[in-house]
Amino acid sequence: MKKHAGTPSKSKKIHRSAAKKRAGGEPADAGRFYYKGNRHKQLRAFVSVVKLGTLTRAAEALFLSQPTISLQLQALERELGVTLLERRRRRINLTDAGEALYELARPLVEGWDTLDRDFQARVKGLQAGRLTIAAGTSTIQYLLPELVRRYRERFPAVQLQLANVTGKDGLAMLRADEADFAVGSMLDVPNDIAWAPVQHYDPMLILPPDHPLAAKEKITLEDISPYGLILPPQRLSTYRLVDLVFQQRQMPYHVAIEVGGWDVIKEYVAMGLGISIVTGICITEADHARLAVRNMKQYFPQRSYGVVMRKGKFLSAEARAFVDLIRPGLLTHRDYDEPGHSGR
Amino acid sequence: MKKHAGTPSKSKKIHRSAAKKRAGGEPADAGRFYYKGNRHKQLRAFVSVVKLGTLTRAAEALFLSQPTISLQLQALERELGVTLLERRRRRINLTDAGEALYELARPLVEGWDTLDRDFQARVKGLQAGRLTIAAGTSTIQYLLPELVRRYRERFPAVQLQLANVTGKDGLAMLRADEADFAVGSMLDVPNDIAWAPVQHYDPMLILPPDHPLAAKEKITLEDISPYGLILPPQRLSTYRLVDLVFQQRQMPYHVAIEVGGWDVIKEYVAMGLGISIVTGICITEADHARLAVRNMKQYFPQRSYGVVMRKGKFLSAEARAFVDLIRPGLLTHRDYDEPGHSGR
DNA sequence: ATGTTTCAATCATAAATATTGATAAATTCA
DNA sequence: TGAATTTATCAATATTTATGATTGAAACAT
Repeated sequence: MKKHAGTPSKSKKIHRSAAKKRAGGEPADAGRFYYKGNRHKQLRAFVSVVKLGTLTRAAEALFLSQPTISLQLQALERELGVTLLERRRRRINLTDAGEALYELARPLVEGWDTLDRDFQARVKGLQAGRLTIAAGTSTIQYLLPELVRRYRERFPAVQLQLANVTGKDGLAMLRADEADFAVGSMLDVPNDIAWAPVQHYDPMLILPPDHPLAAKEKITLEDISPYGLILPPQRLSTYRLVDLVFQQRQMPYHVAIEVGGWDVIKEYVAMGLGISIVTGICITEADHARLAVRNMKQYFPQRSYGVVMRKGKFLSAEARAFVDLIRPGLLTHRDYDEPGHSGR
Repeated sequence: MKKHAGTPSKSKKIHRSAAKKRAGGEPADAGRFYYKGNRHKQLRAFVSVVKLGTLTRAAEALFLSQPTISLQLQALERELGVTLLERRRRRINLTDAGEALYELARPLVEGWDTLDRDFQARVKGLQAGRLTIAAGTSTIQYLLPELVRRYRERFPAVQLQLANVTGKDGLAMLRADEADFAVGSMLDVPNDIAWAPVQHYDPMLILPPDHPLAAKEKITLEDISPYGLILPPQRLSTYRLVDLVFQQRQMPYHVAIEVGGWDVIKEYVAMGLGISIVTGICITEADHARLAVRNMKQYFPQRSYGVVMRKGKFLSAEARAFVDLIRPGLLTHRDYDEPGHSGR
């Protein structure tokens, strides 16, 4: 191999490589980046060392011998001209430069590591694997079915587990690595959690079609106030939200029935047992036949549903494929469109 | 080199690599990914070929000979087990699989290509280079100064060019590659442009302190209607926005003075020549002394300011460093925080 | 302290791999 | 058809990468 970095060539190229033909075209911008050695392997070693704490363990993880890692690190430091690790004590220590490099390199290395599987997934579909998604009942019932259908169509070999959990349990599953990610609504986002809202739904007032209020076009909070509400259990966010809004407006209200499950609530409302405020997510076309529906977005905030992940967790190919169905641009990045305003 | 991929080792390892020590620990999850050959170089070749259209040109760009590229491509296709390119005619053609791979690989290859420079930038600061940002006057005057200060502090060697342009010209500069990116507000985003809003400002009504309306706490559109407005030129979005809102509400209004520059407008208002509706961006602390200010967000939409880029363009290290100042997570990705709601 | 264990660095050597020049074959263009 | 351009093939060679053996240091246990 000619040392092609820096010294394009000596002999008159037959395969006209680089050196030639740099006259009429663009201002010699190409070839700005030479690749010394194999930065790729070096950085994989580096990232692995940082993750695992010692060269020896990194070597194990990468199926290499320890001297290899040592040499790669040295080459990396030499070529970058900085010290990355303090090899003090029994555990390595990142220098500031090392910290910076790790931050830059980790996503690349990880992206690289999963590229093959990602690609096979795209081309042939995933051949095996399992995906666990944590989600609330309403999400599973109304938001996910279509996505699950498309996912199963594309990746029939993947075992799909939908864990029906409420907020707290969902977060616990994420933290315990028992779920790849969660889908749902979040009122407040903990520090270690990343939330990417995708779908937005307006709050809806539902009433029996023969209810006195159903005649009115615009229904205000005052109008609602006298009637008994059917709401989900207090621990769920919808209840808390409704309560909050009425409290803030100092409007009296009373809960006639407290019962779990949007279907049940809709059924009860249709039967004339009360009225309710639900998220737009659970209003289907069919419901308009048996229920009167009014948008309440001027009084209650929108509910946003989205993907919930543990920060820093690297998603499996299976998980990434699903997230990509939910929202194409989210993981590939390079798509800076304004989020929000998708549903509604 | 022992074929370390797949066949961990034959002899009893001294440097205890992979094979050993897989008993008590985790369930042999490590080492799921082997690296055949040098996928890295193969993919760089592939991406380059796709970009440049022929193997020969790709070889030039990478300072390699043409056979090298040919072989790398073949190895890639063989190892992935798919055909990526149709080598028909004089120009290569991507297969579907090739398309998919290109999409997955390009960000990685590009990230890789600039990693070294990015790193040097982080560690030593950028040693040279030039950065051209297109922005409107108000952006340059109110939004950018602090950012520019911080950028110059960190990267004093970079030549910073701020092109003071209005919307159309800014887009033209982006498309002509005369600007690295633009910063500003966008009402509608063309298809080839990516916009990432970062800062959001409420619309503000400004009046002279002794104006009759200044006594009122809540000021409505009706209140404003009789008074003469001072607005920026019609071609600017603020004018169009104000006009639109009054039109929609079928509210009469009249423009007393049309004049460019927020500073001038503020000055005129302070002098009692009229009232105006401006973006919150240009209201500083000092202005509260000479102007009465009212938030008009219930009538006029928020204005969002953000980073405008040409889709697909890969930013220079200089540009990335700046964007990173504007909004840390935007480019590094891996940070799925809800955008929006930052300013105000 | 002293012996043991764990870890990283060094080095010569072995092996894999990448790159190349030469050349052939195919395609496009005039 | 002939010139030009492009890709594929191949054997030879240059280069990189990985390894085993070994050493010296630090941490740990007693």
